[in-house]
Amino acid sequence: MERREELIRRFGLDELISGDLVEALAPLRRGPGELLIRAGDPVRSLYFLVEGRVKAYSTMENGQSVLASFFEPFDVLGEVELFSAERYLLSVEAITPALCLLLPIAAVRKAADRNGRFLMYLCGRLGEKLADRNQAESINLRYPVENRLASYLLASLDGAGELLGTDDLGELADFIGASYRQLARVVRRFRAEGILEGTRGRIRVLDRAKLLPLARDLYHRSGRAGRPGRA
Amino acid sequence: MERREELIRRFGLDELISGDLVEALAPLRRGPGELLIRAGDPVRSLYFLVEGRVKAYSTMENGQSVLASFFEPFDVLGEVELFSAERYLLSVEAITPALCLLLPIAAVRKAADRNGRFLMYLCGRLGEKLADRNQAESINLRYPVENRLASYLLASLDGAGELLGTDDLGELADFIGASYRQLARVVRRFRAEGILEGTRGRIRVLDRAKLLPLARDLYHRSGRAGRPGRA
DNA sequence: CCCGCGATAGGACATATGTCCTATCGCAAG
DNA sequence: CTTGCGATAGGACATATGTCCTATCGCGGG
Repeated sequence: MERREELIRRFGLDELISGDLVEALAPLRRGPGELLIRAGDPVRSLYFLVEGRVKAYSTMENGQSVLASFFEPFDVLGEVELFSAERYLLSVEAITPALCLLLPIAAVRKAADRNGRFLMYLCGRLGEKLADRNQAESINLRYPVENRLASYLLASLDGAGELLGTDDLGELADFIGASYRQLARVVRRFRAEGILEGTRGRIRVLDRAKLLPLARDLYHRSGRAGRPGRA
Repeated sequence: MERREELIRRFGLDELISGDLVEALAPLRRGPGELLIRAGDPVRSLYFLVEGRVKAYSTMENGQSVLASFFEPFDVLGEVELFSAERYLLSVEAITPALCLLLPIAAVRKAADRNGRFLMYLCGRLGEKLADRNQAESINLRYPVENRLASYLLASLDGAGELLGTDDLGELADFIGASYRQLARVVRRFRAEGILEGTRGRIRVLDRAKLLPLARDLYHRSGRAGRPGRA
């Protein structure tokens, strides 16, 4: 179990933020299914995600949950609302055991003029997320489910063939904005064509190459946010 | 025709950015249909939109244009790519005669530590835009065209009943991600029901109240960006 | 082993939607 | 006034999609 200081050094936070902000960093752990951020709570902190995978989502007026994004380390959470809202707009829930380092916004405001580099980093990360959102939306609004699924799969595969996001059909349908039924039809076809493996349940990619012609304007994973302290 | 200095004072730019950055501001005018930013060009400047209305769009691999947003003063353009990309990702085109004040990114980087307030403002604006995007997408992905149209109309109406975005059916279909044909069906119905006026061509809202029950989780206009210099 | 129950998939049907084509409108030029 | 042409709308048809229900699977407990 890594200590706070080691995490700070590993992710270069000591080079990204001024010393007083480093002092203000506080760890927060959550288990799978537990909330890190609850939509509606007052905006108090910025979260640096240093361990685990999490998902961000909102809830619509009809109670339906709307998955916005999946994140893994190193990334920032709660930065959307940091200087633009009084309450968090999205909830963030741990998928796997998660560890964050929390930075109080009051401290950020006070030390703004000593943290130009950090604020530029935040702007950059927000810009990347906005660009990703634009890109994903342009696909999801214009292409049928098979293309959306193919794009999502290609964008989400890590080196080991695991999916960064979700491999659960229900969640995936929610994420790409389709019904479970329609997604199931496409998945069935992909399985029959040897693109996905198995016959039932969670998704696993079998033949990545067959996805390429189906994917349109690939989702860009703007890479992991990288080691912010090492520009 | 307002002078540069008057515009700077009017929008409080002198209170938002340090004096050296104020000195670096350069005006840029464009007529309707002319590009302010071309996707693919190197990221050189941040644009403050102080006059006119503009639209931002990308082009997909199939050549189709994808409208991302409409903007009016006071707002910033090109901030998405500012610290996250080398080339502009979206083109920005004037809808009406437009005037911007340009701020070179090199100057911003150099003066970052004297401009904490400005960088926080940028983060805030990016956060608002990202939140808007999330919101709009959650609707457009889950509701049929009639709800999308109603939401768009409500979010885009200004005090005088004009639409901030577009009143052109073709552009609107593109923006909400539907075919012209399907949009035309819905528009025809809205006209028959007295929600929209006229029988043909550009859209004009007749009965705002009838739109309310059709709109779902209204698009949030995060307000105009406001007068950044006056916090 | 058997049973029950939740998770998952597939059937049946209706409708929203897009493609492609034809019809109509409105404006400008002769 | 008439004609031509681009802009706009509507018809016909196919299909992608969602809703709702039934069937099947797999796991855990008795």
